Amino acid sequence: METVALPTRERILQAAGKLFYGEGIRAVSVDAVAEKAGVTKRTLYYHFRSKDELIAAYLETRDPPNLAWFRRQYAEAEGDVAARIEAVFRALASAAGHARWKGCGFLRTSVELFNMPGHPAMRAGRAHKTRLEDWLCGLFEDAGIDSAAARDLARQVVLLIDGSFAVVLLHRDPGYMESAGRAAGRLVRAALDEPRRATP
Amino acid sequence: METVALPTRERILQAAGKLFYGEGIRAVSVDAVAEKAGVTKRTLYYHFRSKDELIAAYLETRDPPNLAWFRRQYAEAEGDVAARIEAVFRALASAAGHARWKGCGFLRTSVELFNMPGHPAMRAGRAHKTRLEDWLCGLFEDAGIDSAAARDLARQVVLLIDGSFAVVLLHRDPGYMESAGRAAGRLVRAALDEPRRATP
DNA sequence: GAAAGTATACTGCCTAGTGAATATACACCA
DNA sequence: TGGTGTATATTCACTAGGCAGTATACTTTC
Repeated sequence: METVALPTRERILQAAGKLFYGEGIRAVSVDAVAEKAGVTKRTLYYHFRSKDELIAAYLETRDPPNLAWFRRQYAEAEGDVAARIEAVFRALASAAGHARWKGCGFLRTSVELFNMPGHPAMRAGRAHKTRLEDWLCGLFEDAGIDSAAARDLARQVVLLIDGSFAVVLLHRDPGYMESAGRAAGRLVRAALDEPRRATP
Repeated sequence: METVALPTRERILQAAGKLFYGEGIRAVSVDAVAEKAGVTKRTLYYHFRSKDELIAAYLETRDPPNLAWFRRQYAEAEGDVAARIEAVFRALASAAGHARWKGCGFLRTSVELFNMPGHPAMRAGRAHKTRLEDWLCGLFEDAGIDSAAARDLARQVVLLIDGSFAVVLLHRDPGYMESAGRAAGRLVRAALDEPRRATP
């Protein structure tokens, strides 16, 4: 399981990722990260200037695989855009059912640091969510929805996704994600139907 | 401004509320709350057994006024259920525009304590969100939507509300709440139209 | 021998929570 | 009226431990 050959920096980052995601930014001390990485604290501070820098690096590491997960769920689903979006929510619900699932690391970090809007981790969080929104927006435009409506719809789907993360983290009931999926499917279908009325 | 006559316990609770909401649970020390309340830490510990108890008490205090705020926005709006729900989101957007707005205290606290599901503050958070959902559900049932659909719809609106809280706290752009309001309005209207098809 | 990387041991500060003593208020009784 | 007991409410000074971050010295590798 433990790939011993990993360079120190990566090992620290991996340990930080597991602990920060599993227990929260503020709840995890630098000492704990160093210990989990099998490294002394001084070594950690050789590779990262501060805890804040480590937090930001952790989030930046997580951005590409997270987006790839969404893209994969969408690509592997079948049917039209609406059906595929619904499938993404179903995949989300399934993931949320696992014990190790602890919501969205970006969202949770942004809540822990909400009073520091300039914090690099906040920037990373915003960038990630924006990329997700832009990807959805592109999807909807490709399906023939006009630019402004596609943007609005992408935002609504993001709201449902992030709402799911927050609500399911609180209630621990993935059923909310099914509700969110139905809502998203309905909204996408409504948007798909609209241009047909407008251009007969 | 400062009502000096307030009993000590209430003064502590008020100070805790301002600080916890404004800066976050973990970021605020018991000392800070005591100082803001004009009381020694030992006095605070006379009235509250622990910081955790104080946090829970703070959330329980906020539950009734918060629900009342939603009810008021809904009652003061005009039009059918869908239009009133949209008005609530508009009110939310307006509130989120103010500098002191820091998202939803219940949601933020639940994120800070997400790994302690049995924490009294978590229970208070769940109870609050459930009450909000039940209120919405009742509204939809009164409008003639059947019980199961009303429940699903209430959950979807809650998801949009909480999604708004999370996303706007991150991006600091209340425009997302307008998007959420449009989505909610659309979903409510669709649900209102459905029984007419089913019972002609 | 120089640079990169790691280890030990430490500083200074902040944190939640406590021990022991004191002040106030009010009830009961002579 | 005055004294005494008891519960409530408050203070000052303290403990014990966790935290981020650092000074310094050692080791490895090229």
